[in-house]
Amino acid sequence: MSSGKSFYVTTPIFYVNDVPHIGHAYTEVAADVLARWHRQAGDDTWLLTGTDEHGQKILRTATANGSTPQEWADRLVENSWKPLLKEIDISNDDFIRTTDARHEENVQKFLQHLYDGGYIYTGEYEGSYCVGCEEYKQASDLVDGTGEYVGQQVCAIHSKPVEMLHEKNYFFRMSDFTQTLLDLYEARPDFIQPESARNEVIQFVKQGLSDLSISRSSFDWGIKLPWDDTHVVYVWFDALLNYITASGYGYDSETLARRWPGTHIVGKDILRFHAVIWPAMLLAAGLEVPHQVFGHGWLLVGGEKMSKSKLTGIAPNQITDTFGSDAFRYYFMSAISFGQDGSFSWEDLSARYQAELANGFGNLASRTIAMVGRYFEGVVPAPGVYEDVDTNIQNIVAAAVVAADDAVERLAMHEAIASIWTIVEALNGYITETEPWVLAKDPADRDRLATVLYTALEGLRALAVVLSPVIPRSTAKLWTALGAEAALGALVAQPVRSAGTWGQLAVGAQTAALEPLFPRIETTFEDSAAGVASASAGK
RNA sequence: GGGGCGGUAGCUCAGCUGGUUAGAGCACACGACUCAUAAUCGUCCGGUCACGGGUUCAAGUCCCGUCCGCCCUACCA
Repeated sequence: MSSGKSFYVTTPIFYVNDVPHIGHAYTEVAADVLARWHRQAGDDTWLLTGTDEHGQKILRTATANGSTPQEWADRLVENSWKPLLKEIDISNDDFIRTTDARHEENVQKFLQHLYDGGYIYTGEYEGSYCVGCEEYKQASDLVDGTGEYVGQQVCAIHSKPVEMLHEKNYFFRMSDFTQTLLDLYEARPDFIQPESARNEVIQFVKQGLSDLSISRSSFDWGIKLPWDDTHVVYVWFDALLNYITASGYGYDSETLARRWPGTHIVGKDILRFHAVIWPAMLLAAGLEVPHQVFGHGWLLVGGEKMSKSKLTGIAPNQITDTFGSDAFRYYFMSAISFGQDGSFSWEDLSARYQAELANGFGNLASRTIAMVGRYFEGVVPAPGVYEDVDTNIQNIVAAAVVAADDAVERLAMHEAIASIWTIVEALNGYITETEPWVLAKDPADRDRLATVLYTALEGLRALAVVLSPVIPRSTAKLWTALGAEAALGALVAQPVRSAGTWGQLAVGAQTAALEPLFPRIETTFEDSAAGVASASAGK
C-alpha cells in the first residue's frame, strides 16, 4: 500500500463557526475520491482535513454562548464537523485541529524560524476601527453616513463613524517574493489549476505584493508569537500551516519528507491564500512549495452562489437522507466539471439519480446477478469461446480504465466518471443484443449463455473496482453479490489501474442476490426555486 | 475603476493548438424487447454557436468593439 509514490491531498480546514453546507461537503468529497483512487492505485496516499479554531469571531461567539473558546470549538468539532465527514464517507487519514499541541507548538517554531531569518519585522498597522464591532473594518465594510454623520464613512453594522487607529504589528516580508512567485507560476504551469484560477492569481501578483501583517494584539484567542506573547498570529498564517504541522514539520522530519509537498484542493474563494501567501511562507522558511493548488468552482443554485441568507444554503443531510451518501458523491463529481462552477437543482439531482444510478448502473447489476441466479444457480459460469461482441466489451473496459486513470491524474473526476460510464452503457447494450434470456431456452446455447453472463459479470467486477472511490457503499454491496471477495480480496484493496485486465472473477464463485443498489425514489418539489424539496423513498 | 471567467439545442454542458453536413446527456415522440429497479435497446425531433465588425481559402474556435451574467480586488477568514 505504501510502496508507491506519495500522494498527499488536503482540504481546507473548516472554520468551526460555519454551518456545514454542501459546499464544504463538495470539497471533501472531491479530495476523498482522489485519495481513494490513489490508494487503490497503490500510491502512498494521505488525506488530511481538519478544523480552524482560532480568531476573534470564535472567541466572541463562544463568549456569547457562555463558554470558553476551547469548549465551544470542541463542541462544534464533535457535533458538526466530524459527523459531516461520516455522513458523506470521507476516508481521511488524519484530522488536525489548530488547537492541537502538535500544531500550536510547531507554528511557533515556524514563526521563530522566519523571525530569525529576518523575514519578520515590526511595523505599524493602520486601519478603520469600529468601536461597536471591536474590530478593524475594510473599505468594503463601510458605507456613507446619513443624518449627523453625513459626509463620513460609517460602519455598515452600527452606522457610526469609524476611528483611524494605529497598532504595533509584526509584518511578514511577502513583498520579497513577488518575482520568485511569478517565476514559479511560469516554470510550473500546473502549480495553480485550473487555468482560469492560474490567470487570476498571476494578474494579481503582477501588481506587486505588499507585506502582510501577521499579528494581532487586540484579542488573545490564537497562537502567541514566541518572541512577544502580547501578540497572537493572524489566523490565516496559523491555518495554512496545518498542512505541514499535521505531517511532521518541526517534530518528524522523516514523515514530512515522505508526505510533503502536497496537493491542495480549495474553493476558488481562498485560492489566493493558498497560491500566494502560503508558497511565500514556505519559500521564506526554506521549504518546498505545494505540489499543486487546485481551485474548484462554486455550487450555484438558481444561477447564484448559494448562501444561507438567500435561502439557497443546503445542508448535506437534506440530500443524503433521501438519496444516500453515494448519490451525493456521484452527483457532485459527475455532474460538475471539477474546477468550474456548477448548477445544483433538486430536479437535476433527482433526474440523474434515476437515469444514471438507478436505471443505468443499478439496474445493470440487478439484471446480471438475477440471470446468473436463475440460469446458473448463482455460480459464476466458465466462459466459452469469445466472439467479437465479447472482446469488444473487453476492449471498452480496458480503454475506460486507462482513460479514467488519466483523468484522475488531471483531477478531472467528471471525465473519469464519464469514461467509466461507457462501460455501463456498453454492457446494457451488450445484454440487450446478446439476449441471454433467449439463449437460456436452448440447451445447445449453454456455452454461449455462460460466455455472455461471464462477460457481464466481469464488466461489473471492473465497474465495482473503478467506481469504488466514488460510490463506496453500493460498490461494496455489488462486490459481495459478485462473490468476488473470496478469490480477490477486499474491494478497497483492488488495484484500480489493472481493473481492466480481463478474467479476474473466479469461475465457480457463488454470487448472492442483490437488493436494488439505488432504489427508485419518488420526489416532489414543493418549491424548487428556494431549493426546498420533500422526497420520500418509494419501493 | 482594475482583473479573471463565461454567454453553444427546452434544460445541464462538450467542442484541444481555426478545416468536411456543430456534439453528448436529460426531456419529448415513435419503434423493439422482456433478463432487470414500469428498467433496457434503437430511431426521430431540436441550434442564425449573445450581438457587430475584422483576419483567413476556411472561425463556435483567432483579433477588436458592444451588451449580459458570475467572481476577485488581500491584513483580523
